Parts: sequence; structure tokens; C-alpha cells
Amino acid sequence: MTIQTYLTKQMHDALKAAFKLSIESIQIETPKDKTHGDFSTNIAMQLAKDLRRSPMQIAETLLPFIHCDARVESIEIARPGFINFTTNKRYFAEVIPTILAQGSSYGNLTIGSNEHYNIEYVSVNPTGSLHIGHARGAAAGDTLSRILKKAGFEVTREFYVNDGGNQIHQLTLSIEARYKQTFNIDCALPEDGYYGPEITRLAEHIKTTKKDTLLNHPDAYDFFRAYGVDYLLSEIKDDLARFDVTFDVFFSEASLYQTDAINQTLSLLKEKGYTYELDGALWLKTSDFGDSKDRVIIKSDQTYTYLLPDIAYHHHKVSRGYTKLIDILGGDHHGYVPRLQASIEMVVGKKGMLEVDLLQMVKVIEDGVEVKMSKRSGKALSLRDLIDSVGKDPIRYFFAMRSLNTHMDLDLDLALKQSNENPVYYAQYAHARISSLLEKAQSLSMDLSFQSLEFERLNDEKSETLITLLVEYPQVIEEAATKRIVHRIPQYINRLATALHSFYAGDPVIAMDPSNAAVRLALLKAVQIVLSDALNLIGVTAKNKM
RNA sequence: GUUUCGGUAGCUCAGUCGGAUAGAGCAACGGCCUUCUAAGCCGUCGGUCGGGGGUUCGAAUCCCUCCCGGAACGCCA
Repeated sequence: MTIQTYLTKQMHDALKAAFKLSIESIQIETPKDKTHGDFSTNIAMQLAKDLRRSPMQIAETLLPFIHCDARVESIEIARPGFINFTTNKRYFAEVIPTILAQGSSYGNLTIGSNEHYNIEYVSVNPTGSLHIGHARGAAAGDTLSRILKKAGFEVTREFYVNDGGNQIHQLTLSIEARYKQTFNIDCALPEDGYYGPEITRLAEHIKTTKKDTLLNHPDAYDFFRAYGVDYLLSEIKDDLARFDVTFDVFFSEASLYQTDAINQTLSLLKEKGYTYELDGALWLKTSDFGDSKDRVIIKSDQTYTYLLPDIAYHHHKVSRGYTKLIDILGGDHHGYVPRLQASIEMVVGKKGMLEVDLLQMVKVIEDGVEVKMSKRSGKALSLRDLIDSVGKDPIRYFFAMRSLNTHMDLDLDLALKQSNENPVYYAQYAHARISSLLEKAQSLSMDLSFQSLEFERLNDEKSETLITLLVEYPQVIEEAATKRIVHRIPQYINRLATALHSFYAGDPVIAMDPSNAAVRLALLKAVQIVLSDALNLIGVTAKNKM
């Protein structure tokens, strides 16, 4: 049981004893100012109105009824009615052997033990290279998956490959045109085609293997289509792998057409009476489930809109037995969310099965001017190029730092500079410093057994700050997982790195007497373990040397 | 016009069930390397939380309204 849970329980008991109240939601928070103790509650102020007494009076009445064990050193009341708890740091130093024993399992939770989440992210059309905008979604989905796993959820990571629609047709025509152009045949790309350099590269690639045999071949279209999707998808997979983003399932939209999946979903929706015909089209009554209007699922030319196969796809996911589906989409799809959620509610018969987390667009700045991504010109900053120039770690860290719904600016001149503008180096440096210090200690034959540690020797402020942060780690995981606040992790990393650098700038551990050194080396080892684990959650390398 | 995200320090951003003096990094300024890695440490400067109303013990946070910026509003995908 964490200290917060414990304090919540003790407060609950105290309120019962003092006022015969049973209150579920008691907030235990960590004050920013250390003079306010390590934990505090505002319950006295919240009860002021109901009890018709002043917060200070309530707190004072309550105080004798609060009984805590040795972990709590003192309990104080502060104006305007806060109850502040100061913890015993020696007790909390016990976290060190715990971390040393558990290693990277420290901070693992069980809050998701009966859940199996499916998280869908990236899901781009295989019509080109991944660009910087896709990278944000990739980083967010991957990090959220890792955090949820750490919190005890079973997680399946999924990529929906849109290989069935008109866009693939446009892609095929684009490849064909580029292919012909390699033979100096004048052939324009379609208006809605794909103009990126990767399509030209793909065409050149086909030319080297197939020569001119596809110029007037009857099966050329089918070849370009299949080969193009395959080629581009495998490039996307390569880029994601280099970005340390992985998937358990790549689900093909086209496969829905090959099976009976769409018809099954369609029959279900019809059976339940959620469809009607109008003007030769088939409509879905999404407005009955919170959408602003009904939507067409089969057009009057009898082809499907994008929505129907997407419902079938989500239906398929539901049938695989997940307890929740999470889609991570770009903010430009926000208008699509109500109809999709309405549809899923129709399929499963209840609300809340599908959660959609939106992330806002990335604005790229170069030379102080916004770089507009354009499909027409094929101008877009590819993830591949960015990884080549700055590396994976700064990009992963940078994306992880930001709240999903912030509109973020990415200044290329800064990002490419590898300056300490990017806090990833600060965090990695903290880890590297510990590594080299432990190495040094070992070379000096210092005691690294981490046994018979005298924790009372960790009574200096810098050690206590580190210990408090280590104790806090499971709470950080819980908040990040349940509230989907991915950026809580880099924030924590930064605080831990700051505390470490400050500790490091103090008295050299190497020069201390054996007992003092031994316990501090153990503390550092514990910090290293947690730092490494947290960095891993956001896909950033924990370096041993820099 | 409707929907949606945002507007917090010079810049990029935290502040996620309303809490104590609104924070961090960078930039700027001043110190610190014969001592475990200076990609570091210590300190200073920096704010009408877009404007105005309201709700209450207390509002950056909740409600109303207006202003500014991004995005979406198809029988496209």
C-alpha cells in the first residue's frame, strides 16, 4: 500500500470517529513547498460548508483522531485549514533495497490486471513515407502502451492499414506515372495523386527489376498496386522500428473485403434497426447516439463510405475480446469521432467501449517560418531524415514532453542543433554519470554489495530529495496510465535528473568513509534503475557514457 | 455559421476531480572546473494566467460572454 492510500485510509477513519462521516474522496496531495510537509489534505476546508464550522476548527477537532504509524513523523495544521503530514525519511529509505531487489519491475502496478486494451495508432495509408506529424502519434501510442503495460494492463498494439480505398487507387496511378516518366514518357500524375520523392524512388526501383516490361502490360496496374503498398508499408515499418515503435498487429483494410466481415457488421446494424434507405443510399442513425446527423454508409452507387469498413474493423476488434479500444487520432479527425463512437455503441450495445484520444498537429518552423506540409508538392519532413540528422532519442523525448492536446511548434533549427535546448541530454547525462560513478567505485574496490546499509546516514537534503522522488514513482505511473497523461513521465524524469545532478554536485561519494559511501552508492544504483525504466517508457535510450 | 483544440515569463511549454507565494527548460545576467563526466551546479532577472462578468472560504482551473490563432464540418478517405 502506498503512503497516499494509507493516509487516505487514516483520514477516513478519523473523520468517522470525529464526525461520524464516511467520505470516499479524500484528496492527499504533495505540496510544492516543503515547509508544508510531504503530504497534505484539504478535507477540512471542503467540509467547512456542510459542517458549518471554520476549516481551522474542523482540522483541530480532527487532529486527535488521526492515528498514523512510524512512517509519519508529524502532523500539523496550517491556515486556512490544511492538514500537513511530514514523513520519516529513514523509513522511506527502505525503498532503496526494494528497488535493488525488484529492478525494472519497481513501479509495476496491478491496476489493470483484469483489463485487455487494444490501442490503435499511426494507421497511416501506405501511400508515402512517415512524416513528422505521424511521428507524434507514433510516439504517443507507443509510450501510452508501455505505460499501460507497466500499470498491469494487457495491451495489444495495432496499426490499421488503409489499403482498400480510393487513395490506393490514386497511389497506383501515381506510381504508374512516375514509372513511365523514368522512360521519358510524358505522363502526368493524377490531381489527387502522391507527389512525394519516395514514389519516384519506388518507380526507379521497379524499373531496375522489371525494366520496361510493364509499360504496356495488362497486369501492370495490379502489379503497381500490390508492389507499391508492399514497398511503402515495409518502409513505414522500418521507420517505426528505428523509432522504437512496435506493433503486435497490422490489420489490413483490404482483408475486410476478402472476408464476410463487412456484411456481418452490416447485417447486425440492419437487424437492430439502425439503418434506413434514402435517395438510393443507406444511412446509419448515428444521431440517435450523440452524432450531429445521420451518416451514409452505402452510397447510391452501392459502394461503401469510409465509415462502414471502419465500423466492421472496430467490430472485429471488439469480437477479439478486448475490454476497451483506444484510438489515437490526429486532431483533424475530431469531427469523425462522434459517428464512430455512435457506431461502436450500436454494435456493442453500450457506451464507452471506444475511447478516442486526439493529438493536435505539429507546426514545423524553419528559419523562423512555418513549413507547410503539402501532399500536392510532396513537401513534408520525413521521420527518416529527422532520425538521421538528430537521432531517435531527442525526437521521442520532445514528443513525449508535450501534452497531447497542445498545438506544438517544432523549431527545426533548434531540434537539429543538438543543443542542450533539448532536455533529453540532461536526463541521459544523469544516467551516464551514475554509470560512470559506479564503474569508478568498482575499480576502486568499494563496497557495492548493497548489504548492511545504514540508511540513517542518508540524512542530508539532497539524498532525501532523491528518496522522496523514488517513492513517488509508482504514483507517477498510475496517474500517467489512468489519465493518459504521457508527458507526466518526462516531467518526472526531469525532476529526478535535476535531483541527481544536484546530489552529484555535492560532496564526492568516492571520497566518503565506507559506510557513508556504501549507502549512497546503493541510492545511486536505485536512482539509475528508476531513471532507466522511466526513459524506457518513453522510448529513450539510457546511456552509460556520453 | 456550427463543432473542436489552444491563448500562462522574451521563446517552447507544465500546471488533468478548484488550494497555500502561478512553475520548468531555454534565452538574459552573475558566480563555480588541480577533487566521482561543466551536456553540470549555485544564484539573479522575468507574469494584468487573451479581455470582461459571475459562482465561493479560495479561480490559470468551473459557468456566461467577447477577442485572437489552429483544425474539422462530403453519398472523400
